[in-house]
Amino acid sequence: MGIDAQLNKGVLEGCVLKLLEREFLFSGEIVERMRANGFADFSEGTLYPMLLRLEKEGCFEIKRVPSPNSPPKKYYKLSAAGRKRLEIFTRQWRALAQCIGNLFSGEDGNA
Amino acid sequence: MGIDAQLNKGVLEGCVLKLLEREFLFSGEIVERMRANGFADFSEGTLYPMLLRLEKEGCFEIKRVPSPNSPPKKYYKLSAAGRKRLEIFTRQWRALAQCIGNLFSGEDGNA
DNA sequence: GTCAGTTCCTTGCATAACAATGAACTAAGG
DNA sequence: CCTTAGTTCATTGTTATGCAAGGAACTGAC
Repeated sequence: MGIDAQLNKGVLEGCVLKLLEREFLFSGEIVERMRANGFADFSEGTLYPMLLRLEKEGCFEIKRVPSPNSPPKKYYKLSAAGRKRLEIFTRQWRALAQCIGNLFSGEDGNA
Repeated sequence: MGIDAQLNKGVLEGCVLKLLEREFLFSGEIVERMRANGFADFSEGTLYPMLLRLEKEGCFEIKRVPSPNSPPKKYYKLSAAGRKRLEIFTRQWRALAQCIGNLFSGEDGNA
């Protein structure tokens, strides 16, 4: 099996999933949290397609809340499917981090 | 600045650069080492475009060695530019790993 | 009804990962 | 000399993420 190569690209998705594990958040809050956590350039152009993709796969519980100065805000939180996906990401990330850790600290990749 | 988003895709490249830091290796050996290090599905279809890309950017010192049963083997090892690129990757990887580490262990991303 | 502010969404481009395929070089056998 | 087999090198095309840019929709103020 090895590392799912898709993981190489899916890091941002994994982090967003993590943010929505226990809390309802809407887009503005997600962007804010991501930036505060070191993903300084994280943008809505990345977020919205991601949210729609995950929504289509049933990863969210969604709540629409009227807003005083805008269209209703769309709040997201993980569903059971979403938690499963987060779990898979977490496993994959640990595996990847270990592979790279091995390669970079010590034996230079010799078997 | 934050994390270079390109890093999300460039993990395999970083690992290949690491393998070639101090040693001349040709394609077959690179694939073998990558697989032995946990990237079990690593393939030549990924490797060759990567090597050509990096070669164009001057990241390699290259040695061609005749082979008894094939076209001459092409051995790669990092040039000064290659080592610089590896260094950048290493920094970026550490930053990314720390961001994710923060997010996943403990405070759930609250600021 | 128009305007400003905020939120939501779509479109299009760049690039890495990867499968699939083919070209090039050598040695061996007919 | 031609073909075949084995190995290495390279190209093409598809898919998916990241992201910039731009647009649509809803609300309150004037």
